[in-house]
Amino acid sequence: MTSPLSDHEETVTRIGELFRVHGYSGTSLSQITEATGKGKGSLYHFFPGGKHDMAEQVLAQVDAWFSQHVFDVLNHAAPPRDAIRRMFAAVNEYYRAGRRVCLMGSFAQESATREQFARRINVFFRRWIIALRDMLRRTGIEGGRATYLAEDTVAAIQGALVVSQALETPRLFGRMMERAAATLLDALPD
Amino acid sequence: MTSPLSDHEETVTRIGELFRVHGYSGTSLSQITEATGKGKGSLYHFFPGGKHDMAEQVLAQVDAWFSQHVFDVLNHAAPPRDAIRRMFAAVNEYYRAGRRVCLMGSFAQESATREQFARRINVFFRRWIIALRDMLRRTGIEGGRATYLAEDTVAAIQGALVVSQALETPRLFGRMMERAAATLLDALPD
DNA sequence: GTCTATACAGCGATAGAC
DNA sequence: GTCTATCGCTGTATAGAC
Repeated sequence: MTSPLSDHEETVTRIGELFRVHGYSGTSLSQITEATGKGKGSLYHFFPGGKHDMAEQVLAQVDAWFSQHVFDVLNHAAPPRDAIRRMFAAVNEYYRAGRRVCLMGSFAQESATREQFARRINVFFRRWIIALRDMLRRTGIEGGRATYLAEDTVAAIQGALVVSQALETPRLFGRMMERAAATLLDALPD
Repeated sequence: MTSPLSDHEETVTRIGELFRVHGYSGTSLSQITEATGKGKGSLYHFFPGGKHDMAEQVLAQVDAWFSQHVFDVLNHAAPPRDAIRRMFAAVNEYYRAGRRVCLMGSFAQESATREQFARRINVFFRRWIIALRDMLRRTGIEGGRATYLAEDTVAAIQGALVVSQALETPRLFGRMMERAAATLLDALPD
């Protein structure tokens, strides 16, 4: 299912984890050299644009993971109940049951950082909502209602991450995700 | 309704706005001196603990605003429909219809920053959820259901902030808040 | 590709005059 | 209380050898 990471992908992943902990501006190149084992020479070879370039590649990697495990599943998985179940399973896996920060959401919550990566963040959430909305419409749910179900579900996931991390009650995330899944499943036509 | 801000409160507010834009670690003391008009001497006089102290006072100010305009309303406003309506009005005002970042949420989304201010962030969300839950229970809603309605509503607000800012579609926030309010009002016993 | 050395601006914080 | 000056350090980024 998951192909082994190349050395470069592994480096990008580690940089992403630093951004999750310290934020974009709070992460220093010396932390990055330490966590990746790459010297500055190597880093600037693979990321010619420096720190900004690193974040771009990190966000691209996040986007690629969600494309494969969430968006494509919504777009192609046959039975709607399966698609919903698989989306929440992927979300739960990716966010480590609420213990892992969403980089797209975290970057979006700092205006200056958001502006630097606006396109990627915008496209990520747009694709997610549209994939979910279109899947719901294919079940026969009316267009407007499908749109707001999709918007509210994605927002519920992001909000659950914020609140469960703020309260330091990791179990909370799973319970909130069960409710969000149930809301979607209840909305499906019989 | 809102008493005029003292000079110190005004300074704290301006520092908060910088944190909203640049994040905690992304905000520098030179930006703070520029935005507040106070030199470093003055700043360290009012904030002996430096930047950490500034953030503590900013978060305390946020907490005080919500205590007055949200938590107290939920705890004391007589008719439940009024309390709900006033909570969403306050939220909409405070977050400037989705254009303003939630500092508690933003800090919570960076592990290192969250750890520095964990208690305040934790207490803020806990008080909000409990005030909402208890208000719902007083209407006769069963305890467990009141708890998850409260959790989901606060998460819906935080998620709506993340998504509406990410999509740069400010109108979206208002629509999501209308739906969250409707969900709560529908849950009230007749 | 990776290393060492280095540029130089900016960081948070402090000291001491007034 | 507020100012100016300055501390020691770290920040991102670059240069050039190998």
